[in-house]
Amino acid sequence: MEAKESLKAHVAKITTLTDEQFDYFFSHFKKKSFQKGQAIITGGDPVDCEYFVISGCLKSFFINDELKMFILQFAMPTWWASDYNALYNHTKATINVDCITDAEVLCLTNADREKLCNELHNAEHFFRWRTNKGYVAAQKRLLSFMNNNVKYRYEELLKLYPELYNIVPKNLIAAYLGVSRETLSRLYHS
Amino acid sequence: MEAKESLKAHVAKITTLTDEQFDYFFSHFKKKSFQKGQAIITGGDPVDCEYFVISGCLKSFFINDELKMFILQFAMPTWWASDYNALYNHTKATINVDCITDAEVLCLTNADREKLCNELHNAEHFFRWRTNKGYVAAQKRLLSFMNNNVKYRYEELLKLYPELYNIVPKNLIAAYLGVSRETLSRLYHS
DNA sequence: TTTCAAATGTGATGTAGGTCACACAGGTAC
DNA sequence: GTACCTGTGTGACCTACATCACATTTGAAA
Repeated sequence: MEAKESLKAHVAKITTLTDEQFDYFFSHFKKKSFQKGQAIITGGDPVDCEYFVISGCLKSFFINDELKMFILQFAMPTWWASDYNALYNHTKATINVDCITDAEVLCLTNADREKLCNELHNAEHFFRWRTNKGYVAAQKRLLSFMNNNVKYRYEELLKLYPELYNIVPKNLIAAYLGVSRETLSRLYHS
Repeated sequence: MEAKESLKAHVAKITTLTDEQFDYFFSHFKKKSFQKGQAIITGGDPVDCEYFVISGCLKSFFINDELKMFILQFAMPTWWASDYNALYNHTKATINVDCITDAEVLCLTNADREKLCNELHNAEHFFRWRTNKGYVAAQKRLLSFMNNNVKYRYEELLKLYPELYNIVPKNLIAAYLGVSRETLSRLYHS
């Protein structure tokens, strides 16, 4: 089964679970399929899962009062997505997650993650490591935001994730870079 | 002993350690004192500790090619600071940490943190939780950067950390907000 | 008390990127 | 086919903030 193998390989990069342990770990995940454009987490709703991407591409984003969209993250296969603030603090979502393409994900509830972390020391280790990576990446992006202009950030993004260029429309790239689609367009024409 | 009590109270918010466990945990920390202006982590050097602040105020910051400074974080008592990217990946520091005021800190090496996480499941839980908080905060700040103007971000900062107003000079506040000190000055005069 | 450096205020001017408006191309539904 | 919607390019103009230059305040050192 493809989903199980994908998660297993992902976890194995960080920690070692026996087959029985991994089967138990995996039994807490629920596979779901979504279509292009479908919402997974909607602002204002309660959030109780995080999502491990098996196939397709998600985006997590914020919409401000003027309905302008800001993209926090694109999530490709083996990436995780959720509104972590809402998930950990049991508040309503302020972040949305939806599908840029058709997608398959594995859902893990907050309660099950905490249960797994409690029962399996290695699971806790895995999730600590994963959040570390996210934290370091978020800090890097913040620095790039302060330090670099749009052109640099655009090239940095494409160098890091070349696959995005083909999958993601330019207006979403612009929303990730925190720039207007017009300005982004003018970067590589005119 | 004040440092020990401070760390104990901090850890107790998240997890429960017996007195013996905490004593063992604490035995891996080394207390150090620094003076105002003194460097704790210097760009280019290897990084092997993270720092828990007992008293005083630190800043972690990045200096770009044009010698412009960007502040990632102010660290007040009970906050943690390091160059986490360098610390986890065993690379040279790209982030600096120094003292805005005289400061006392508890140092924990990367190796000792990993050892503690390995030996005490609760320690791993604590550090997972701590990084979660940092991750969520970094994402929030990123969103605020994309969404809000300088004036809003300045007021947001002072509302969240009013003590900074008295301790930290305005040019450092500006470096945190990612704005020139002149622009910051013009916000609340003229 | 004088001296000096760090921190701060403020004017003049430059510029990256935003906003608005409109055009056009390529799919998809009917 | 026609109609429509999403994505994209581009000109004209606007605005927030940067940069440079210089003045002023403040506080610590000598």
